[in-house]
Amino acid sequence: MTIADRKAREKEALRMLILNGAKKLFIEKGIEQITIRNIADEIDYSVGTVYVYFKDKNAILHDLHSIGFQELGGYFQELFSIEDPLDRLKKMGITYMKFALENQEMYDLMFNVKAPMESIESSEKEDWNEGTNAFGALKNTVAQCMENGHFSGHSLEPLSFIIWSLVHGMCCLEIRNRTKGVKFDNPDTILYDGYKEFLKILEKL
Amino acid sequence: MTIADRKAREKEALRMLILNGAKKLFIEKGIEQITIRNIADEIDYSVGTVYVYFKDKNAILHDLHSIGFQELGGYFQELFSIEDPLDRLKKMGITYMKFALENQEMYDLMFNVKAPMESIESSEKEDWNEGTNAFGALKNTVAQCMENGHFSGHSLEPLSFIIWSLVHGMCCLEIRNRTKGVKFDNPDTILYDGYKEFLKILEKL
DNA sequence: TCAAAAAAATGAACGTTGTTCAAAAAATAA
DNA sequence: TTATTTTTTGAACAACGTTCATTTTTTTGA
Repeated sequence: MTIADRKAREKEALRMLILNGAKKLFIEKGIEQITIRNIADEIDYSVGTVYVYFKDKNAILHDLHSIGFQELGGYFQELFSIEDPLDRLKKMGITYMKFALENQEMYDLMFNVKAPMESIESSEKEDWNEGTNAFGALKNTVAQCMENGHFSGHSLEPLSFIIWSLVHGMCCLEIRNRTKGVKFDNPDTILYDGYKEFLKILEKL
Repeated sequence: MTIADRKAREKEALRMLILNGAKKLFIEKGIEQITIRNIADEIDYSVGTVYVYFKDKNAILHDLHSIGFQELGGYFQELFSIEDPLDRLKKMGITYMKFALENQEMYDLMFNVKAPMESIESSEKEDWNEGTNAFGALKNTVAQCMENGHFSGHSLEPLSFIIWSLVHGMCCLEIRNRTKGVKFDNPDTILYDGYKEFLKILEKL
């Protein structure tokens, strides 16, 4: 019994060792440069061992993507103390963008890269719970805003969705190098200026 | 002289043959499945020949991405006849989304995939002219709206940017499988419902 | 304590990939 | 025709994800 317990702990430890090694390489060199051999080298195990613990590369990327959502949850902690839902909503966008820009590779993996979704499809897993929960947090805050009399004439879910889309779209264009190429008047602050414009619109709703 | 001319024409023809072959495979099987050997097989040439005409795979993807922008321009043709700029702006979003959803792989290549941007960086090319021009078309229409008295209190470029971001964000989430996973009330019409919500907001500005 | 059984870790091997480049084939020039 | 230039070729290379028979390590039972 205790041996089985220890074994289970060791398995879990090695599993995390692989994931942490993967994450380190991932952040240092980017998702494109990640290889199973690199990960194995990083943690001084053979490639075969990695495949004992993970079905394939997609499975590793899916678990890293889940870790990303935990980290996003950490960023969101500071929002809980904000009583007024509209204030919280405004701050939520800032926090979301902050996370995206400070953890570009992670954000990309969570919301852009196809691999984690393919891992969900090919397993017996239900839906994309990480995404559903994160969107739920946004939706709750928007719902509270509506209870307070804001956004009258609008529908909860579509409104929440386009708010998500707007912020995601900005992060996405930035991370995938579509803002650096376009000749903006103020290329360095276009995300910030854009979000300010969004806040102005929120005030009118 | 005439021989040199014919040779130049033949070179251009083979170049287009490669690009068209690439595009066919691209649309049929998706960007992930595209390989140089596949392209070469498709057009009955050897891999070596492909590398005579294109520096590397990124160069092929970049040229395909440019073709995508030409095709987007085709979709935008129908907008020119719309006199009222606000009507045109509203329709522009629909047209943009239509293009994105009917040409998902192409849209992905144009606005998400990193390869075409890497090709721009590694060449002596200036900026991302395709993107700058497309954004310019949006900006012009928004500017005309403002001339007609809409969007008072807002700034042209940030406002245009968040409109682009909003629509791009929706397309992006859809194409990268982030809408199918989330438990929406109406999963099948969330993009449509979202855009309707956006139009309601536009009316208030 | 020690042989047998079970579990864990290994790395060579397979089929792909993008890319290169000496050699072969074809077209042009003299 | 023969020499020269241009075009095309495909074998070869290093690196990739993945598999699995073999080896190493750990646990078991007397």
